[in-house]
Amino acid sequence: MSTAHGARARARIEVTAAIKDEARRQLAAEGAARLSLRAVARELGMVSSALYRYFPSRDDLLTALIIDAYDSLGESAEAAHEAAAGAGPLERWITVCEAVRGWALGHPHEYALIYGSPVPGYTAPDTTVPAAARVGNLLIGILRDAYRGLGLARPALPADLRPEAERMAADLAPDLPPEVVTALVAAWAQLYGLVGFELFGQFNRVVEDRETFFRHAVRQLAHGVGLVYPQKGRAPQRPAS
Amino acid sequence: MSTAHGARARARIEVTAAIKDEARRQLAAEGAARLSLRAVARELGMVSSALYRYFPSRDDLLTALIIDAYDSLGESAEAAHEAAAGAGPLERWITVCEAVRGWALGHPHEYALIYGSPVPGYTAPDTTVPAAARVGNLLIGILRDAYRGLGLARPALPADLRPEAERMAADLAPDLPPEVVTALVAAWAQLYGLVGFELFGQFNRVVEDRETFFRHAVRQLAHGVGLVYPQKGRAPQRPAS
DNA sequence: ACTAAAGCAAGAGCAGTGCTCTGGTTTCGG
DNA sequence: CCGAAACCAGAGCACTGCTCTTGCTTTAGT
Repeated sequence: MSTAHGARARARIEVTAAIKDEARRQLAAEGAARLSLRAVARELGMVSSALYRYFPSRDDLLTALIIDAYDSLGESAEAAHEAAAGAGPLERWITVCEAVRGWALGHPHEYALIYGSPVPGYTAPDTTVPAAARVGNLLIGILRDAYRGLGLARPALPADLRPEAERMAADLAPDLPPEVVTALVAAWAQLYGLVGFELFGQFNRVVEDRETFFRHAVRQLAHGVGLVYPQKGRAPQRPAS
Repeated sequence: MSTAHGARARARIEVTAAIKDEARRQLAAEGAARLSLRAVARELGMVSSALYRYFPSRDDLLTALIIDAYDSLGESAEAAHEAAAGAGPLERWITVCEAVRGWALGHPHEYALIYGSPVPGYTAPDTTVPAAARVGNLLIGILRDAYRGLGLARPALPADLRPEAERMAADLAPDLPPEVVTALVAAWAQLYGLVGFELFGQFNRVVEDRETFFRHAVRQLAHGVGLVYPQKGRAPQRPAS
């Protein structure tokens, strides 16, 4: 409905893309805080006010970049997962986690944009939700495969957390045990803790061999959600409690 | 170096404190990005240029606030730990983690300042290191007690991570097993992943009962570093040294 | 095919920012 | 007691996000 709708419309999406491209370049080079509408316009040979015809405000531009970043990250993780399609759940889990880390190291400012401190006035609109969920869905899929096959242990779950666990499971993955979903949510947050600490410099002078460290940490994370070693379906090993 | 060195010197530290106070108020109210030197000066009844006699740049003011924030967090955690002095290591671990979360929820912008995305050009000077280490030292202390007292399980450690683990242990806690130190570093990062996700809105529409969820997650973290359930009874209180 | 509407770029301008420089005052140390 | 250092105020620079007005061009309805 929109492609051949006239030269005007085509120019609009072209200019919009050019703005986002230039903004992304500045974002990668300088960070979100130094992303300047005027500088983008200047680089594109237009005047700053003209830019407001495409993005009603700087925050809207940022929102567009946020969605793109989520999608870029999700795509990266999905590609890595695709490439490891034949492997077992544990290997795929690690692969996806490492893809997240790799993307973050390659796009630090974009990672900071989506998983760092939010800009003060700004609250992410619901538009970002589907893009943000892609990595989570990938991990859910891996656990689903493991659950359907063999060898997904049920992590411990205290009684007072059970109602919440069941609510989360119903929301996120009704076909998985609540214990697993709960552990997955925690592992998800913890994964980003690991990546964020490395990226934001908290590991400086603490962790040197970060690759190996990360690999070990996400393997432990996998254990936490019930993924056991890729042996043929060993029965659920020791429950942690 | 000199306290009674004159009225001028006293005035200086007074004004410096007033600037930091006002800046902290604005930080808490609006966030780091909206902290304005001019606004601080305006509120203090001085002119913006006068402020540069106390802080050479906005970033230096931020650095001061960062150190204060680390100290405030550390103090909070230490106070909570103190209050739970009689309890076993696992309980104290959970207490400290909950204190971190509580402080973060009470000071979201300051938390974002120290554990969120760093400001673009800015790199934290080494001055911040000791203040930043206080929570970590607390956790190390808890593990030390557990290790000296009733035993601490040794987490798994793959062979390829052993050199790095030994290096980290030598740096951070030479009296603890490398397996434990490695697991602690990971748990440390993961703790901040949990807190950050809740604080930065990533748990919106996902986790509802965050208190219970967090408590469970940090208990699992404690397991990961080798802390087992307390065999109620003697908490190893070593005589004051 | 012509006109009215809508989309567009440009420029000026507002209020705000971090930061610098200058000039005049106050305080302190030798 | 006098020079040096510290201090404050103000003007000013280069920048920011954003608005509003002014013309121009493309689109769309009759």
